[in-house]
Amino acid sequence: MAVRVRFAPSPTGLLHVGALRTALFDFLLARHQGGQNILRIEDTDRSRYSEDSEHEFIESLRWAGITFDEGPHVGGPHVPYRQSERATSGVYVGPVSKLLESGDAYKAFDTTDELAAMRKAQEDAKEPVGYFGGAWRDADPSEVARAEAAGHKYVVRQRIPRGKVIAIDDPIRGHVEWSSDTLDDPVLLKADGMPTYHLAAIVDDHLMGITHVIRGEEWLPSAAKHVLLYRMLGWEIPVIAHCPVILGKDGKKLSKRHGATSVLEYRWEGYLASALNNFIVLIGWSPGDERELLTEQEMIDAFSLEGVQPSPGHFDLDKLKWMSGAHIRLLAADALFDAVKSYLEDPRTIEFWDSREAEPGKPSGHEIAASLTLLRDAIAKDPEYARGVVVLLRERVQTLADFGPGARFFFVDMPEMDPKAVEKWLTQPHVPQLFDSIVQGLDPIAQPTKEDCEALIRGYAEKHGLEKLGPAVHPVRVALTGTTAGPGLFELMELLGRSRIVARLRRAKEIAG
RNA sequence: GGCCCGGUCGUCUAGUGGUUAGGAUGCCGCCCUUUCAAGGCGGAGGUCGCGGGUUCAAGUCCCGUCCGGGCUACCA
Repeated sequence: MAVRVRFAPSPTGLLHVGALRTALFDFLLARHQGGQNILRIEDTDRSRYSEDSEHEFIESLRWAGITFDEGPHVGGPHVPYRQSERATSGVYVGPVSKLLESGDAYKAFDTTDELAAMRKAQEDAKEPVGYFGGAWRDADPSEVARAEAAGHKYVVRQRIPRGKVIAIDDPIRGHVEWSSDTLDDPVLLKADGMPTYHLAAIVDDHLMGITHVIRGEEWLPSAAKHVLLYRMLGWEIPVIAHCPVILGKDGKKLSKRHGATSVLEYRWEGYLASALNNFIVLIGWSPGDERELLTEQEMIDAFSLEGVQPSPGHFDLDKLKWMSGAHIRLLAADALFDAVKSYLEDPRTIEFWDSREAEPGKPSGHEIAASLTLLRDAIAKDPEYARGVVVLLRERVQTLADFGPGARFFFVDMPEMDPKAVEKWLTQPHVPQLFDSIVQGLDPIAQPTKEDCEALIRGYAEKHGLEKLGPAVHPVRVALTGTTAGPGLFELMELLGRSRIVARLRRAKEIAG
């Protein structure tokens, strides 16, 4: 029987990296086993559901390259894939009546106030808190009939049996068991007629033929109730696996302080989806050998639930940055250029940087946005030139956004001068003469190659008895780029071309002189 | 309070009774070199949460303990 897994998020906000990992595990398991991956929207809490959020989830997942065989956006044999729609189409009424008839569930008419009072009393008495008996678990049928006839609102609760040991065999955590006496009676159907997660997830997983449930560890405590529900309904129990959480580097819950929390934010920051996936999947899972840089296919080939670690992992932004740079360097030149292009063509990239708060010691969001705009326009105007720039810069970027500031000097008429660099290299006495000699040397060469440029500068150094190339190279670099760091000078000169070089050397000579 | 889960360099991890506890990231150094990177090489960093036990031998098995986390909603 084919493996069928589902990612079943509740769209109430942004798609978090922890959720992305769960989705990735689902996807990898399905593809590894040649099964199906299903997206199901758990929106039974109508007060928290957001349509924007659902769209955001789907877009994030699409960007991440996580594909689904069935779902609200692609259809499939089990439509609808939104639980609210499934509720109105009545899929949960059958199981609820069955449970009611067999006595595995009962109607409870408690009011919110009554429940609160019960909880308070339990807390005060230091007793386990929950609906263990309540007023209605063992109520007389006539009393129930009377309450119902009076039109009182009720919920349907699951009747947890007493004195049983319930266990699951979780591929990630192994054997976990509970005494049913510690389990209270969960609400299955709310007073508004909507199912709770406990009911809806189990019914839908069964109806959709789900064989493996992968979910967050916050579900582990209620897994026993779910196992019981499957049994009460006479359904086969799928494999249930609980993933550990992802924490911030300081061990606290992942939050804004640790960097971005939503998947799309990483996109706008310029991370390749392949890098984010690779990084995320390695929190809590490893291929079992010493490989770390993995392609999607390699992840699929190596994935197994048993290889997932039960302990929580920490999100280390430094390692993500390294991995991001590594994935950029893994791309062939054309693929990289296309990635940069589509990154910049999405207007949200620039918007994102424009509205980003400044970090100390780094270019402001606004500056980055401006440099990215410059790159974007340069790609449109002269793709050949821009492509050369991107290729030249690939060794020194960590994200796609780094191409903006790095490439800036190629596209402005005159680069901004770093005062320290000017001070260090443009004030030396030989500089005006050095620049003159390069300008003169370039005169007969319409399109200087990097070899031409190297010959010119080496020639100058030799002629003037310089022991090292530095005193010739550095002033030229500052004149052409405005800074002391960057790509190889000769390569950069070839790309810049004669007229830009000459113009910049002349201007720098004025500054120097 | 009750129930459940977790605990190997700062971080991600390998490891399933016998290894000098391996790799990666980050940090430091060297090499390459026109700078910065990238790349190569090397270094520091772990009494495997702690305490007992079992065993010739324990990160690995058992017991206890501490710490961290989750759940304890008519949220998921």
